[in-house]
Amino acid sequence: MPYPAGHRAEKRKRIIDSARRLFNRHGFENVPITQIMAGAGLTHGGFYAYFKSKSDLYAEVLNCFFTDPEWKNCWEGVHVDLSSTDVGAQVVSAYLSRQHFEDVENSCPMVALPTDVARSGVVARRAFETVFSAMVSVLERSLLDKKRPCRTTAQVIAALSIGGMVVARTLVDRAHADELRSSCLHVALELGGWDNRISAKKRNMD
Amino acid sequence: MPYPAGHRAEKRKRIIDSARRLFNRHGFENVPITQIMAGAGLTHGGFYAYFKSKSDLYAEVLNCFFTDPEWKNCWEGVHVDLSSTDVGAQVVSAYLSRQHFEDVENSCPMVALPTDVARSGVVARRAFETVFSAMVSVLERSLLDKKRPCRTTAQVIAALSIGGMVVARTLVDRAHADELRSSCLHVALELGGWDNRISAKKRNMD
DNA sequence: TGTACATCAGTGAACGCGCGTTCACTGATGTAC
DNA sequence: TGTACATCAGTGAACGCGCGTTCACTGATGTAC
Repeated sequence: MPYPAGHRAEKRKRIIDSARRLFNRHGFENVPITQIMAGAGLTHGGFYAYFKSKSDLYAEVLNCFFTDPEWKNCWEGVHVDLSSTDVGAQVVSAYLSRQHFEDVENSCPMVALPTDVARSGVVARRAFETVFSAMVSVLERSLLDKKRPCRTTAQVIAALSIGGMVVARTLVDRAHADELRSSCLHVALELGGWDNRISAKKRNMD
Repeated sequence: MPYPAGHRAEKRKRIIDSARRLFNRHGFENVPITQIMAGAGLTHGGFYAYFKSKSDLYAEVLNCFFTDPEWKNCWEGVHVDLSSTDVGAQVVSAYLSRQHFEDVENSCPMVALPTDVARSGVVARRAFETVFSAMVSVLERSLLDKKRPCRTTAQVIAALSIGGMVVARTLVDRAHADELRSSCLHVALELGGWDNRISAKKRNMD
């Protein structure tokens, strides 16, 4: 074996990382293989030694990102402690943060690519569905407001976080985008009962 | 003038309609001009007699759809009476309806193309922003629940409606998608105070 | 330690196809007489 | 009413480019001796 073990795996990871960043920025269809490989420090010819075809790479990127235990990839520097009691509040805050808003390359693909995924094959869509479900579960377990069925509330908070970011990223007016993020965050925290203990308790009583 | 007045305008409208349907289904980049023109009953060569370039067509389609007074285009058959007192409830119900979920071709572009628009030029993004603002205004004016600043609540309901549909359309499991739509609709109506008069009154009192 | 070798990661030229765009031409239309 | 004509909507061949994919080859690496 002429090359050290792990050499191949590491290059493969580099290609996937490069693809992820480029897909997040330009969508699935608008990124040439040459560019993906260049981002990994390689030339286009080598691509097919790693992947069967370009469309194979889509699902690979999604699966890789989604199964990666380090969710911190999502929002670099915004660490979420999954064992904390108010994970929900942390997840929502990180999701709707300015950092996540600005860092398109390292964005959560659910925000950067939902319509691309919707148009893709079942494999990509299933990957998306898995993460969405995971996000809902995490939120559901940490809900403080039990006014509604927890699963319902959790689904709404997830959809609101994703939708708020998707819309905010299309707006031209930066202040408008900030206002929208802030509104979504405010109400999401309120829906989860994480806004503050007083209002949470009050709501639980009626 | 060899052709009747309005002939050109009508053909132009046909091209835009064809483009809108195809864009909604496949995104901006994945639709060849040949296909757009075929959808309008023409051949590709004639395109440039109507539009300066393909990218010119994007903004045109968005603007055309968005400025069209007949919002019923959005959800064919789902009529919203803008003069009614509970417009908000009607808009949200129509937006999150099964009909809108299924009819991708005639979908609201805010649901079918938000990430495509986010990657586009300022013209397309401004068109999106205008409609989003319009939607927020309509919702805001018909809010019954004044617990929060109305604009905040209206923004959240809009983001939730769009986000809920965007995510629902990517899910593979149909029942899961239905559940999500239902959750979003339920909470959106609740946030607006349109769920029922009793709970609306109750919430206004505290 | 040094040299020859087998392996395979990576290169870049080449192919074919599809698409955006152009343009010379066709033919349908309303008008003038 | 009928015919010649000017106008211009629409056609389809052609061009050039970019991209996905293939493949013969190069050269870097660890191993055997």
